[in-house]
Amino acid sequence: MGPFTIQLPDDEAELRRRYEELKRLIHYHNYRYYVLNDPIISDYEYDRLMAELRAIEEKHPEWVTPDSPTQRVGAPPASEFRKVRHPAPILSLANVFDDAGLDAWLQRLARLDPAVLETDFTVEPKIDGLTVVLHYRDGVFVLGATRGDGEVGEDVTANLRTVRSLPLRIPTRPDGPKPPPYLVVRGEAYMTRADFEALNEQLRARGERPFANPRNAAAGSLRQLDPSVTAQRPLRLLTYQIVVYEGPDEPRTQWDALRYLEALGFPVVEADLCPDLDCAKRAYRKWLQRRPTWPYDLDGVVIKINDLELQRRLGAVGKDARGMIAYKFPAQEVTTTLRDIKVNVGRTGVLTPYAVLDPVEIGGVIVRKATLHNFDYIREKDIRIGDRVIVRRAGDVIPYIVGPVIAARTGEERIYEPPTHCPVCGAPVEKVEGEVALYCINAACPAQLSRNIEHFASREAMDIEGLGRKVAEQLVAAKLVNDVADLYYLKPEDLIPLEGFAEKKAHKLVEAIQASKDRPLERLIYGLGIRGVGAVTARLLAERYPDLDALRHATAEELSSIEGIGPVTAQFIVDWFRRKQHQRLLEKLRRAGVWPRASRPSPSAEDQPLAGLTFVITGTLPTMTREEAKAYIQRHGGRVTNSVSRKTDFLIVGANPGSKLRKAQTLGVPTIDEETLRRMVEDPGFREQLLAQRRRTQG
DNA sequence: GATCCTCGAGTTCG
DNA sequence: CTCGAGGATC
Repeated sequence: MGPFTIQLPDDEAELRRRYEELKRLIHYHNYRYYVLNDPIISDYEYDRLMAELRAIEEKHPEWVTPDSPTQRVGAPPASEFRKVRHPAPILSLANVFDDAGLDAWLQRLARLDPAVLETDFTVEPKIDGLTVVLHYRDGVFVLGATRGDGEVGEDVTANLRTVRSLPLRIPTRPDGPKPPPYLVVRGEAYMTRADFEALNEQLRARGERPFANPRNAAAGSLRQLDPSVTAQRPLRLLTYQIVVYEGPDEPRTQWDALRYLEALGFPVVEADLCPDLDCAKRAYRKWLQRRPTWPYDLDGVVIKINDLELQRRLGAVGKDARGMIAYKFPAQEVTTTLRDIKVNVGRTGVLTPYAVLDPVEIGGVIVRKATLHNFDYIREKDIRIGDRVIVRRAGDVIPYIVGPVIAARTGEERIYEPPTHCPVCGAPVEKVEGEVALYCINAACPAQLSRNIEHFASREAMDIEGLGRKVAEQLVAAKLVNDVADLYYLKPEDLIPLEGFAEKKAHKLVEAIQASKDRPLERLIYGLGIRGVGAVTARLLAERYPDLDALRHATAEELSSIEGIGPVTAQFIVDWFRRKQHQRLLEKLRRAGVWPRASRPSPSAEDQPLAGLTFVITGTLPTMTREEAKAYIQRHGGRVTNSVSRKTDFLIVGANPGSKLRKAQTLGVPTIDEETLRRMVEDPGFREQLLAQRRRTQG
């Protein structure tokens, strides 16, 4: 059995002793791994211990008890869940949505019992999962239930057993206190966003229906009739309340209760202890700030009267406990009505549908539009005009439509048909074989043209100040420009008839356009908007070809010999230059004096301080913008890319770093700050030292 | 042929 | 920021 050779002692008593020891050890290592995230043995050693335990249990099945680590999966599928009456009501919470509501709560309580003005508070994150109630007799997990209606829940013991961070026997830590004979703990079962995404990925791959959000996924997983299915689901647990404590030395405050649960080896929510409500409000804002990057969904914080006796005295209104309150975050997911589906035309002619919504507030901003990605997406999700739809905006993420609320259908909804003609120019629409996107085939489509001009003028390209989307659309609508070269022939008097343009603004724009004539070649190439050619590829081309004429005559074979350019991109480039329309465009640019020639890279590039090094930037740097930092690194011979990989040499970290920091840490990519970057450039000795250190740690 | 890496393109609100 | 696809590498 298994990849391990197991030697068991012959002596019966010795074997029994070893068996108990193994159970204890494995529970402890589970706790280190799943609760503390700090394992002290390797997975291999862990598997070995498990194998040894199984070997003993095979020999002595009569020794096996439900708290054995092997029993996390094992119970047969149930046909339905048994009902369980909770030993005490599992109360819900009243909500407040702002500081004023919170103050009002305390004032109400103060009238009932002035003692609340003397007490302190705990502030705990409110996890968006589902409540579970866990029963322990003499330290052994015997029963787990869902909340149900607060009086009666469902017995999901077998499923909860499969949750790795749930202690099957307490104390889990060797130095933990002895638990009372009977203990009931309240907690939250939940799923992290990353685990949820991975699970949905699996479900989709198997052709099963994915879950709408992590909470539904957690609930669906816990209510599986077959525990072996639950065992495959990445459920987690955090506890935050003692419901019943029968025994001596009962904790008297919420804070002590949390510390006690922690000592027993439960995963416990991270709480703050606050002397007053001002502190609680600060804690609320701390969690609000953490929320976007927190690994799992939070819907607010729970503020509790710390003194448990006082909490008990305050009692409940209906099903809401008086002595605690939920201070809710602005919702991240709401339902609204989808009024219409409209279509955008991109610079490359791609048609992208978006939803026009009844405006709703999500996460503190009003959302009116949401992208629908592509036409397949609308069909797959069966989104219809007039549907109630769930809109989600998590963190700083762009809002998107999760799906329709089928139950709210009235029959009035209309099925959406993808356009057969471009909504802007009316030209027929084309679907490229093997691609999802629909394209407008008209190269002269005004929407494509104005997006093209916008791109040409953008900061990364020709950097023309005052020429954004709106002005680009105006110029196209007034037929003042038919391609980007026409910009350079504009005179102030052409602009004055346009809405919003007077003498001064017209002059300024013309000046800004003229000033862009001497931008380097790579920016011009990028600005042309050749399919497949972004900033990086444009730079490669500008290094290889001295001007647009040379590039124009390049063959596909020649282009694809450049490192970083393959046959596909090479063909895109050749095709672009082959078009009559683009040849005329080039001629006009040349006549207007927009004809940069590549500045040959200095031959000493090899000796530059950052030669051969790749950097990634995350967060806000103290004295440089991201663009400046990028230019600074490139000026000194280094490369800057967007995503962290093993090939990244250094991650430059500023304030409020994003997910790249975590990626760098898992990959072992060294992180430095702006100051260190400057020293690397300015102080060769320091640089050598740093690089030598990096080589050593890479092993 | 498979896998990893990098680049391009599109996206929302204030 | 994220996804998809092109390109490089083994």
